[in-house]
Amino acid sequence: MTGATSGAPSRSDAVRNRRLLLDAAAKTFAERGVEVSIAEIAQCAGVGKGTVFRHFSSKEELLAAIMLGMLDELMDTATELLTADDPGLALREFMAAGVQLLVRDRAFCEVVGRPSLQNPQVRAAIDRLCDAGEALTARARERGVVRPDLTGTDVVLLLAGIQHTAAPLLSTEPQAWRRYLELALDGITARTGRELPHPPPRRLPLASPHPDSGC
Amino acid sequence: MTGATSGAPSRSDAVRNRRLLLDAAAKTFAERGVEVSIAEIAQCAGVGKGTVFRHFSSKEELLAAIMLGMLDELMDTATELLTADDPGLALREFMAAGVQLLVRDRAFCEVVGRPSLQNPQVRAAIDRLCDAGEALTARARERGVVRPDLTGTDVVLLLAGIQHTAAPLLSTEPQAWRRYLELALDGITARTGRELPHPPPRRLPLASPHPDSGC
DNA sequence: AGCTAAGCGGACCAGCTGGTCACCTTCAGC
DNA sequence: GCTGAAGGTGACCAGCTGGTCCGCTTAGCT
Repeated sequence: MTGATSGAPSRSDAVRNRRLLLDAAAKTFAERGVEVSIAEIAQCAGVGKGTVFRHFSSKEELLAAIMLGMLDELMDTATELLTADDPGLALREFMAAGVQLLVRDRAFCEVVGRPSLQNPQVRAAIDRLCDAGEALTARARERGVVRPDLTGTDVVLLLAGIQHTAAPLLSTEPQAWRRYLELALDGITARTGRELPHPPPRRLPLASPHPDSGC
Repeated sequence: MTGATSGAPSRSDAVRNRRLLLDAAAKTFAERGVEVSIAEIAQCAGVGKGTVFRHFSSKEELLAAIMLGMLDELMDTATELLTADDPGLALREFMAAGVQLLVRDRAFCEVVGRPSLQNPQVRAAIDRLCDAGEALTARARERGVVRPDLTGTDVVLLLAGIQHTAAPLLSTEPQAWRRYLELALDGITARTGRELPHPPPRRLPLASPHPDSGC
């Protein structure tokens, strides 16, 4: 075994380098997406490439470590909002927090949007987030502030959709996501009487085995 | 000059191979995104790799040829819908056509969503599409069937957002986009009285020069 | 049929990636 | 300060990519 997944290192220099590495990776992944090379992350952290693989056995593991941190952060927000007074406002704030996180981090968008990039831990964290989203949505539904056929999975999926809507504008209008969040909120609170045309998704599917073309 | 952009070939075998190539590329790009290799496209078409570069001077040019075809198709739909009786229904059908195109083609999503992948011709076609979207939206706005501060660029951006919302469900619920299209339609037709919180984007920005991290 | 230029194709190249490893440096306990 | 082990590192590797090139094939005119 070369790369060590084995817990936190003990030596002071190792602790420091691990911190530098996580910070550098978080920053570069956020700005450029999952495609940044390990070499670049190492350079950004001011360490050698070998050091990266000493701390994380693969690029995927490094990425997962950072994604899990962000998912946990959003999960904490959701948990806190579950005890808020106004369920409608709580749902809005959850969505705003989620979209903001997505807007700020390109790798985060790519990972949550593409099941094939998800390792089991990330996948589990996303599932937990959907559950939290469901709880928040249920409270809002009971109060009648959102349409009755809206689910938590709908809400979580919408976060990515809103981010993606505003994405092309990011460089010139970094706050444009607020416009589309509002549009989405108006959509999910609409009391049209009609049901939505497609049944709500019960669960996010696992990664499709292969998009393999039949050529 | 090796690769030839120079118009259509004259010899019958060349014409046939070009057709095979375009079909294979459209299929593989649609299924797997812009990252499919030229080698794979060539294999799928049943020709050698060199033949690809004889017909298209670069991968980007091949991709652009296909993307332009799809953009033109959507543009035709939009033009036709501009003369429809019901502007509200026309806008809905335009959006349905756009989302459907995006859902069926992964490369199309990637190209329209990321300015850095757009060559000038593709870019121009997207701009024209935004203009058509603006015309359709204007008609709907005048009839009061959509909120007064909705623009054509909003509508075009929403297409990508809706597709992205439904994307994780694609393998198990290929029609889920209809649900989120309806949600978006309810959002843009909502008569809340309030203005949306962020001013409408006037124009899609060009590719940002570099997401270059300051490391 | 014969000729010629257009077309074809796959070995090849440079450049990139994630990941490995043997050697060297440094921490920390004594 | 000595020492042993943990940590750091960059040359290196295999595998991939887009793109080139030149010898071979073939279409299509005469």
